[in-house]
Amino acid sequence: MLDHCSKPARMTGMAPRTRQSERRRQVLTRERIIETAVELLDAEGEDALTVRALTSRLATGSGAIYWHIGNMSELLEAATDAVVATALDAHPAETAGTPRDDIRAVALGLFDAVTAHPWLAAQLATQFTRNPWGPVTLRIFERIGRPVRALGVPRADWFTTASTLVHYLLGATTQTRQSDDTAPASAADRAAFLDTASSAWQELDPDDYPFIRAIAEQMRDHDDREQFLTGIDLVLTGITTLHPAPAAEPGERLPGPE
Amino acid sequence: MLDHCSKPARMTGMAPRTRQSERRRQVLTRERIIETAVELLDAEGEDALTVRALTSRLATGSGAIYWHIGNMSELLEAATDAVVATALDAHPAETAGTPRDDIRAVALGLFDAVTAHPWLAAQLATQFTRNPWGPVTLRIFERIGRPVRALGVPRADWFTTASTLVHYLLGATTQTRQSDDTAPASAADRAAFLDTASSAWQELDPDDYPFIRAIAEQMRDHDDREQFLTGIDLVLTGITTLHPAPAAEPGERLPGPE
DNA sequence: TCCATGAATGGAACGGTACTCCATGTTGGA
DNA sequence: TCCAACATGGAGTACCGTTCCATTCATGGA
Repeated sequence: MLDHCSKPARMTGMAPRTRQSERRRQVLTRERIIETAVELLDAEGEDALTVRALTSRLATGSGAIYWHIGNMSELLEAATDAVVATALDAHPAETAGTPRDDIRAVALGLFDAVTAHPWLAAQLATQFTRNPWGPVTLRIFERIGRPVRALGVPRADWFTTASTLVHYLLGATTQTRQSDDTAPASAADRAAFLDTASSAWQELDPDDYPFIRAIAEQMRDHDDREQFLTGIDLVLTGITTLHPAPAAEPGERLPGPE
Repeated sequence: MLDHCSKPARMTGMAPRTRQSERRRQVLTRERIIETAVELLDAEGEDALTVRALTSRLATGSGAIYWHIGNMSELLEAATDAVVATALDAHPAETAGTPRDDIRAVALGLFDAVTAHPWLAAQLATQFTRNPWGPVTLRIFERIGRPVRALGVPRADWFTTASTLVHYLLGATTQTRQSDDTAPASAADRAAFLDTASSAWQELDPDDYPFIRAIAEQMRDHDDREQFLTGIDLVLTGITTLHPAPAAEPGERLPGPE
């Protein structure tokens, strides 16, 4: 069975466009569709991304869209990947900081992207479960893996250690609360939401939910971003405790690049 | 605005059924609908859960269904909650083990549930992002919180510490790979999948993905469940390092219950 | 005993979705 | 100049969640 694209849809990520320059102003490209999809998602939320909305914005028909993108899931994956790539590139590769700083930078980049694009959290979660080793995961994994290596983790533990970090990262970013699918979530909204939730928690059954009741107060005035970083530090502490920094390993190269 | 149920749909979780015994054999109840939904999801996958499929299995009409459940999302949330509740109850509350063992038990309970119900991973992820403090999250949080407390973590850090664990937990369980939406994912399938992925990784661009290429081999023969536990241990190590077990704190009660 | 009431039901109909199919337009190379 | 392949726009299909409503049925009051 050939599971390669039997349809002329472009291979994901590759641009087969040899050199046919522009055959016309305003050609419909895969890139332009993805770009429009992101705009639509940002402006009007997840439910607004429909084929009809795209045809309208791009002044074309559904056939033209499908000639470029295969199906809706693929478009969503591409949009997610594009936004994640931008977020990760915001903090370049190795910016002279310590590995810890580097990991924190990646984490905050993702966190801020989720905040800036309310639809991203749900999409990250979906991509991650539906296609655990798709381009999005791979990108994040690679970006997290390098500082993990630089941290001095022994080679045999690279995969497991990086996985743990990525799992925490995605778990934490995908829970980051957006007041609504469209709307930048004002501080007031957030405070009101936390207040309501906290109060509701304090009225839970003490037998069923003693712990939740006990932390209701802490939850009311916690800061998502701060807590996110604390979690990262906790995981990093676990890593450096299990794998103390090698002062100078005899057989192994130093933790620098390569 | 009254956002209470203006429709006669039952309050979530509550059973208002006073004592009208059975008015007929085979009444249609919210519970029976949820149960059927889980069966449908288990047997035929996520896409098979449609109102029409439900009406067919339950030999009824869509109106009857909607009289009980409000809408499709609510049904999915209820189904998820039901399965998670069962999974968490499998390993009872405090079974005399150490807090670490208790946390591991909860984690494995979730892990196994995701394996047994291929649709669960995606639903957990969705519930978690769409409704971060819904019943599902609350349940897991409570169940994780108690051993965290027993671990000797200072009260001020309960919320943050439990959050970190839950975030890792959900990140890890939601990535757990299912070969397909329906099918228990045989060991052979899994091996083949890992093999394919590992090979694909080794052919990535060395400039773009050096780390991924370096761990491709480890990924080929890793064990999801084992790695999952290793991650838990890593986080637990972070917790106990940051909060060393209190031999005997003066002002604070001992870490036992309450 | 009978009936009026309202909870509960089954199904037709509505508006929307992703996606397919195809007749047509456009373009670069021979 | 012509043609084959690329590219397009829109009509049509099948299915979805949800609403609406006429009908059934158990039950409490007369």
